Amino acid sequence: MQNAFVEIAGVKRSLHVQVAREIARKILSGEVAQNEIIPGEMTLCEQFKVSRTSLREAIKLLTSKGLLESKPKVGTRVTDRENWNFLDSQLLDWLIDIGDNNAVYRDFLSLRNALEPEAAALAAENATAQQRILLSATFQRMDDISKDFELESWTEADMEFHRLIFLSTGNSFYLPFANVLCTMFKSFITHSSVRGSTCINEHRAIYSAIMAGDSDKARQANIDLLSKSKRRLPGSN
Amino acid sequence: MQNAFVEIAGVKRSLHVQVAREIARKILSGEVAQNEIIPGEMTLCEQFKVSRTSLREAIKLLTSKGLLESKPKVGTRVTDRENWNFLDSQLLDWLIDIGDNNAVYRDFLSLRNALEPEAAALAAENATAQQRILLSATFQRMDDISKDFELESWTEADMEFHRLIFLSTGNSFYLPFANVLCTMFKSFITHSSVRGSTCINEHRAIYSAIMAGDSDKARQANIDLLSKSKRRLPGSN
DNA sequence: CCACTTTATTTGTATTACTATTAATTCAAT
DNA sequence: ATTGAATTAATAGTAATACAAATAAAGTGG
Repeated sequence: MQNAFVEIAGVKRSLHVQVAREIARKILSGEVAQNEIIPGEMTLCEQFKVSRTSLREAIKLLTSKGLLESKPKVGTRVTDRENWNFLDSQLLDWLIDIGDNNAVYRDFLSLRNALEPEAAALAAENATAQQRILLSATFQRMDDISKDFELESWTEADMEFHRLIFLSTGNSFYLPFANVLCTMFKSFITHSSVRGSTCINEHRAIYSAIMAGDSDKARQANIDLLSKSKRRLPGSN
Repeated sequence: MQNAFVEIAGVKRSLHVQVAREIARKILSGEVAQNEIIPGEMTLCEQFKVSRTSLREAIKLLTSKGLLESKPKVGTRVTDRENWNFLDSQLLDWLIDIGDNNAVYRDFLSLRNALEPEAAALAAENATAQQRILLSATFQRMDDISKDFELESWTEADMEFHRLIFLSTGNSFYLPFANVLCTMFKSFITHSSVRGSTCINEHRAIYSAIMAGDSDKARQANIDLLSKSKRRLPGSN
């Protein structure tokens, strides 16, 4: 019998999550091909040394992220890549763990280019009073840190700032990006892709425009920030 | 004992999916509040008349979409809305089923405005040979249908066209939108939000620009399409 | 009043048995 | 020989029960 939780990298994970992670790794890395039928449940149980209960919960997890598809008699099949939910932060975590992150960083930067200016514009129009308070506090922190720079705390505040913008759009479909953004930033930290300066003035421009409710100015300010920081972001060198 | 599959609206669903759907409905509709602890597993088993196995698989499904969070001794909690993965097509299906779709359509249109022009630009640069073939075939179909208009087949071709653009970006993070788009289009059909004309010329402009590899022109053509069709899309009136 | 221990509750895991679905096979009728 | 309905077998789906682990809360000793 297995322990309910095993500590991995300081985080306790239940068994079925560990199993799911291991299977996901094999799928995402291409070790098992798309459309391939993975071994039957009994085989996998023996392979991972877990009960069928846990294994099935693991498979349900992966199924719901679009990686697998089960049918009686035929088995469990790896789906086409186009069905994988890359905007799921857990999946993204697994993807980053594999390594080969330059492509991931590059693709994500491309997505930010499309989304953040529009998100900033929406936030300028729709941010609630409470969200404006949070944004103010966070920008204040950025401003302070920029004067006495320290990488880790800056990155944390920077992340929170952009996260809040997504949450302030008032658009449900922008919410998932907040978490994806955090996952990426945390990866930047642990993989220590050092970033040069803070672009505090560009951030201030975004902040001011949002607080003023000027969506056009917010959009443009975000475009300016992205184009200025392009050279220093991971994946662009 | 329950049947393994029950037919609902012509589709066979396993028990744990039915249970998950029912719980998801309550969460998404706000019937159970955010941060609320839902009843214990045993209670829910009795309530839904299913075994703990199935119930737990249902909960795993919802957990992986960010709706729930379980901890021993404390129970299973509904998470904050900002953790809900709105870009999961199954979750979106459930959301649409609730009704009150005008906000959903409006938010989605806003997202399309941010993403599709950039997706078209990326597709112009990165579409593979095979993807160009598929795109050609699909546009051909659109062109044919536009001359002898029939709503359902047009919507289907229109959907496939925009779906292919997302798939042709060569950017993993754009892939999930393809499925979300399809879910939305299918909802348009069943909820019969009639759309006026085909905008075939605007579509042709996008198609030609992508085939020519002209990313700037593709982006602009997509912007033109969106601004022209804005008036007629659901949620904008 | 604080730190430590115990307890009770809830989720996590394991095991086994059985059911439902469906691909593949068999076999009869045409 | 071809078709098509019935049978078989393999695999996922469901159920029931037992026990382990985690942890909030209550209790205990200093």
